[in-house]
Amino acid sequence: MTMPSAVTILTWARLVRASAKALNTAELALKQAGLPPLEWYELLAELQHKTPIRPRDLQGPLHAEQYSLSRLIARTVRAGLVLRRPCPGDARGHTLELTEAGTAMRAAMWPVYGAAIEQALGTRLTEDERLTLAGLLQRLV
Amino acid sequence: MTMPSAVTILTWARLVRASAKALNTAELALKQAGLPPLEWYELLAELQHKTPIRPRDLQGPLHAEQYSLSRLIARTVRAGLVLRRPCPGDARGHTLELTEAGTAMRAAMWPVYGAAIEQALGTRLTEDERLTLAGLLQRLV
DNA sequence: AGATTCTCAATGCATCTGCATCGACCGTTT
DNA sequence: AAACGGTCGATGCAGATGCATTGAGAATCT
Repeated sequence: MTMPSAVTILTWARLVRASAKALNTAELALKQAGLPPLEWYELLAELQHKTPIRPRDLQGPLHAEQYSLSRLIARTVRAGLVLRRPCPGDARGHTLELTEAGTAMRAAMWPVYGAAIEQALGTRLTEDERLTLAGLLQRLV
Repeated sequence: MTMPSAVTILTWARLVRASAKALNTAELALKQAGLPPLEWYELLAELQHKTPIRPRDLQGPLHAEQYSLSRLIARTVRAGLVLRRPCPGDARGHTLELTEAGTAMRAAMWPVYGAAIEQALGTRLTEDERLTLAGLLQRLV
């Protein structure tokens, strides 16, 4: 395996830095607004438009490990945002859905999250540049 | 604050995904080679070319919190890779330097880390594209 | 000098994470 | 039906993290 060029290393460093900074901005904004962390939002959002859904079907979309997801769900259930129901036809599992409070929480989080995204990306690049960036990034996945 | 456009949101998602995948690849490669995690490499590398150095002067370059860095250093010291010495002229602090084993560990990690970088970026984009990407990412920092 | 304020680095505590494993249940095979 | 391997989701444990605070020492002020 040939070792990376200087440009490749520079790009690597910037990729790591940029995404860390972007994520940090968003997490901080949520925290300062007294709201739960980003991963809660992703879960609530997923539950919102595919509902009811089983935990194992969330692993892919949320890119989360099984145990990680299990505990994330437990936290949101404890917070009253998510409801666990027995799963019809499979007594091992259960299905998840949002509570009223869960829907409200997602709604409350979006303005803060969205503003952070806008601040991180929207105000720093033109629409064309974002399109170019998105195209290049996709090639990395 | 205006909410992000669809392209902005897409770009955000891809940025987060791409960097998570890239970092994951590297961490996994190191783990599978029986080597310490990425952050150890960053510390060892920093120590290699600015030495001796004090912990607080590493916070910036490593983008680490004070307590986080303090514990990272403690781990590498325990592993015999880093040496703490009393700091001349400031009895509160100490200076850090690499041990022989530390230098060797950095050397052992680079091929694995470098290969992961090359695999994540080098084989997926042309040099021109990497340059474009690096340019766009810099604007986010 | 003495008092006050600031900086450096470590740490107690609660929470979170990764790994391995568990118990429960499903589906298939014989 | 009994046995077996596979899947679902939770959890014990060890280690890592974030937050707030500490103790020691430096710097500044009066």
